[in-house]
Amino acid sequence: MPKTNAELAAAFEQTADLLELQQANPFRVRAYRNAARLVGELKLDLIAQVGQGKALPRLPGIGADLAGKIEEFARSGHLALLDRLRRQIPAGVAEMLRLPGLGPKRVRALYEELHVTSLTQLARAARDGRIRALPGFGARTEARILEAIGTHGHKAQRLKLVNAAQYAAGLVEYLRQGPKVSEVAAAGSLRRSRETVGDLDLLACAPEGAAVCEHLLAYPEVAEVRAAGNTRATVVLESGLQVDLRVVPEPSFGAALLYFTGSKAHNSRLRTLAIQRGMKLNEYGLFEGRKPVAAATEEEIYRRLGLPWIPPELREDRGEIEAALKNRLPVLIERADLVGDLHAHTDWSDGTASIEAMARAAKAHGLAYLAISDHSRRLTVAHGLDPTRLAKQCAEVERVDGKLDGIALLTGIEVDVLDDGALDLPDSALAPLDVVIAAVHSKFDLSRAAQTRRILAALDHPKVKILAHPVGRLIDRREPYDVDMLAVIRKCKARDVALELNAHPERLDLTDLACRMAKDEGARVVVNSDAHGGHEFDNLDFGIGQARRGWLEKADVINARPLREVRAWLAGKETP
DNA sequence: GCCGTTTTCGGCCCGACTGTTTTCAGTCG
Repeated sequence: MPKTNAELAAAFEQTADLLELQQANPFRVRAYRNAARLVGELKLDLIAQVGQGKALPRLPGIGADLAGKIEEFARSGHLALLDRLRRQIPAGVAEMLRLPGLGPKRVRALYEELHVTSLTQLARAARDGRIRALPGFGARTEARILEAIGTHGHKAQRLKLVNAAQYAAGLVEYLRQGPKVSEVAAAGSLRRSRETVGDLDLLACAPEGAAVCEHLLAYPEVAEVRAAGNTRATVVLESGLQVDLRVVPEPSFGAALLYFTGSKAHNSRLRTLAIQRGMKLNEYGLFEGRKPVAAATEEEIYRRLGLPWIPPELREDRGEIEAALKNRLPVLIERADLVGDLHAHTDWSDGTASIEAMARAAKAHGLAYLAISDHSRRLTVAHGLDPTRLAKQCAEVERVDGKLDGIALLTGIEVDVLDDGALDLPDSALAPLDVVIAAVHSKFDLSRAAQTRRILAALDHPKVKILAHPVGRLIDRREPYDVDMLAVIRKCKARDVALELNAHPERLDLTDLACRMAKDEGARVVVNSDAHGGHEFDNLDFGIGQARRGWLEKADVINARPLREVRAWLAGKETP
């Protein structure tokens, strides 16, 4: 069975865990972790590359040794080093590392002193009071371990971005009322517009940190206090969401915002860059010796490091620092660049609003054109359209279009892709439409080869101009289907079909990495709301966040273009 | 284990909080 980049990444990650337990050189451990991250995010299929006998490209952080391990894994499906480590350390020991509060040192002590090799044994040792007897451990630690085992496995998942944003809005508002607070900002993965958020990172400016931390502890939804000091506090809300607050004096706001926005990998690169330039970067500022040279704004700090300001969505150490050094950062698309939406539903299928209501809502959201694209007949649960109803709907769309000013309507359909890649409606029904969107809503579990074949076949239909939600995942609810994304993107490029970036907060599909892949391959993207009601045009904000994470610029996005150009593209006449 | 316009050897990001200490290690972000 051929392996994948993801499995290789997992093998490297596990190697790092086990090496750490053996107290190996921490920088060696870090090399494996960095490699795991790199491999996991790489679009190039390393396993296939080796399988085809091609040389590996030069990858940052991968030297001769790790390159050899990549080849070993690709050829044999194993890492001899990892196999050996697994024989030396029982699997349950590494699992203990997942418990909060337990790091490599303590796990090692538990294993060596108490011979604990599983969570079950660990719980027993805690209940017997044997853990507190170990040096460096106490009754508190013992109790926390027991509690952590109890909640292990059913702890809070990462929140969808839209929900995290809601929690953050309430907290930011509350913290603004705190003692002498001059500014509050949400940082962390929320500010980077990650599709899910693990915990909320909030930043406040105030002269007295301790008072603001206490103010947070008094927030009505606080269920547990994890830590509280003079400059930071960590609490858990009733919902299970962890909130980290950091309070800094005003002159350090930029440095703190930079630090607290992350990502950790991005920060780490910046600090290394600072050292190379004879400076030191921390959350209080950029320093030459003890003298602060920049602190108040992010722009200032980046500038003193020789970089243009880098938008938060790019701060993942995925090449943005190299691009910034060469002054080749993308000029990211913004919400204001979107002038239309090519995917929305109405009460003709599973939407909640009429054609006219949707049109008015789109206009109110600043859009100049909207494609009405309800489901096709195969999706019976959604009351999908057959050719007769579709024709009637088109007439109604045209009638409403004639009646409204300031918004142009296009006729369209989100047509199901059948099992064999054919479309759910006959060509005669599709021919008169402005926009045909192909969508997979069934048979999610086909093999990679079969699913890819099916989608490529649909993309060959001459009327198809958009591929809806290309990987079909629902965040936290349904895995993406297994498909050769690169092949799909290349087909889209060849046939001038746009890949949809579906802005629904549960989809955000394309993923950021797939988005970037599409851009690199020169394929077009369309950021669609997939709105099922008038308020859902708000979701375009999340779509834009994801597009920015995927390095998209205005020119990459079809609905950032005026209707005239979009019509030419839909008609198959090439646009610049 | 990686890497190089102060280096092919000797570095490798930085600070806060907790719990265990009685000056600090471990963990976390």
